[in-house]
Amino acid sequence: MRVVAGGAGNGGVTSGDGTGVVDAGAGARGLARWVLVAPAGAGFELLPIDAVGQAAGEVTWVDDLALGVSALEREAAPRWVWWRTAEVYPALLEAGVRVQRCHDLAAAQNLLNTYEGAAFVPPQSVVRESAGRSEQISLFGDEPGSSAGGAGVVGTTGGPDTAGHEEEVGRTESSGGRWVGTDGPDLDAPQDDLVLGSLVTEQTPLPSTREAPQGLAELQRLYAGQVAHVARVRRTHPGFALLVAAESAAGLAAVEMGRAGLPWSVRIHDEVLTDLLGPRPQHHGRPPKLQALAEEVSRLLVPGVTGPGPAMNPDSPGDVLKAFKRQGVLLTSTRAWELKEVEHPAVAPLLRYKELARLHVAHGWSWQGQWVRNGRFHPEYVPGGVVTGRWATSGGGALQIPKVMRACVVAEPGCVLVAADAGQLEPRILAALSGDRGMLAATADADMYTALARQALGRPEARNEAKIGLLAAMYGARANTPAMVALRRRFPKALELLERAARTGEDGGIVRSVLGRTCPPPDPTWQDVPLEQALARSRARGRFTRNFVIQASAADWANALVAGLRRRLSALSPAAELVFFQHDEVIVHVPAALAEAAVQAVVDSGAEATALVLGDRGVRIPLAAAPIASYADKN
DNA sequence: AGACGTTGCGCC
DNA sequence: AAAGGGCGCAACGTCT
Repeated sequence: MRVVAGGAGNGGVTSGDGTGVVDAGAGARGLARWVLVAPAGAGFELLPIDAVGQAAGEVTWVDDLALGVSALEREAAPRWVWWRTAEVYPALLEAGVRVQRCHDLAAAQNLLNTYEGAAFVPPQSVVRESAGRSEQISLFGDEPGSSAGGAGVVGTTGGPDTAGHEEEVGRTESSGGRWVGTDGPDLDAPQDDLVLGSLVTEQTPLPSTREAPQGLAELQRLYAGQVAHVARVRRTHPGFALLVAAESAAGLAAVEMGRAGLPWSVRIHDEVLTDLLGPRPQHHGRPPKLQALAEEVSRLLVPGVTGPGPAMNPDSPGDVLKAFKRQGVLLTSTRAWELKEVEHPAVAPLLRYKELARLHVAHGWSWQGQWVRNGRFHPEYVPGGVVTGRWATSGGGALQIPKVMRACVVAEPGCVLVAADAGQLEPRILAALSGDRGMLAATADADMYTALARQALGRPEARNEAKIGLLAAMYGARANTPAMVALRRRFPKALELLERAARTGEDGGIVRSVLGRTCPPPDPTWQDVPLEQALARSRARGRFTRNFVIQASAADWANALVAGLRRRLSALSPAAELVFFQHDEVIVHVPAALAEAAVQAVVDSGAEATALVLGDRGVRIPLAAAPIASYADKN
């Protein structure tokens, strides 16, 4: 182990004990609440900094980051400031080092850039594209040195009454339930200022996130710029610091979850597959039951042809369309819902074939071989991979596990799964965003749709109409069903928020989530097309912005949930693992003795997320959590 | 042969 | 009954 000072003339480094423990200098010991990490040579430079990014100690160099981080984490548990969690953290976990909190510079910059009107840059695109085309201009330039005062990004010094909510997300147990830095919004005030944005463009070029800034000084400058920038944004969007902190926490949780993996029984998986598809084929090719269905479809659709093998390929939409056409059935596509309209003996086996074929190719034996190791499914999560702030995955399709495969997710011996989801999250978010009193009252109900049906339609049994109507309104359907009309009459503020968001988008404007995540602006040339196309694009953008305010705010809430949950589980036991997250649901894997504590951790985290993100606005977001042996037992 | 776009369906 | 938001993935089909 070799440790050298990174800066001229500074000592403050000791490693003579062979543990690699780095003494960051007397000035920093116990006081370093933020530590900047920068690659340097074959190792890393560490620099204690203060809340606004100024050096608060001496630079040290370590050749083994895990050892250096481990020491300081034990000593001070600082907020680690680094370029990209996905690049740094896996090696730390590999060495057995967990950190409590961090500030992901790349993620923060992405949030700031989109806030200012930049295009969306998926977090993983750097790794994948940096070697290839370089269409992106590097905009990394001078970040304004001017400080708008106050600490923005990670400090507890942001204001006398805020106590830095990001700190609460990252660490503390309290949940204030107040909006950061301001009074809570008046329930009766229009919320447009929160969700309908106008671009207040930065004076200087925005730093690109396509390439990592090189060196400690550049990273330090970037961080200081972000602190100042966030402080400015918080004047109009007080939740923005929480957004940044929750995004960073989500990044830690994502790496931890990918590493931990979702308990996955290969035995049950084989059983399910064999049951549905027949025995695994020796080589590639269709399993027996799939092959039989293919041949049956073929016989029924191409009657003249005999002999071995199907006369048409049911995987080929072209083949299917042609075959139906010869049978006198005209289709515009081979989508399941369109096929269901058709009366023909081949339809039923074809639909069954499509269903099973999908399971085989997407979650079959080859999927198992690629993604399941030692009884755990290890996907790669990408927080913020979706423009709305939802997580994406870059492999394994963890967010699209078919329901029939949930039986494969079982607790390991002596353990249980604690599975929880926020039922009807999006309509509850709508109620909170709009401040619609009637809709807020409906969130008190465990089944919100029944409450809506009772209030708007006068018939609780019209639950499904109310549900479809509200979902359609949130997704942008143009059909004005009677249920939608009734909902608009009974919950005018809620529906009005959606319609305003849609109009803003149609006009080329931008909208934001409750915490300030901002949708990208349209391409500047988006309307330079024939009128009819321009109209279609305008409507499409209206649907997008209409949905964005809901989906992105729900993602804000979910990230706060994950942030709080990983903190609580970490305090509970190293054996309490967050093993799955999907938009509005989580699964925790714990020793059975900790089941109740884990349930409590989930419930508390949900309550905290609601308080932090949505404030004290009378919205209820129930989070049903229960210990189960198998994911199939959920609900 | 490989890149790319389309189709269709899994999840929320 | 059949229209609306966000994704990832694999196979097909076409282009290069």
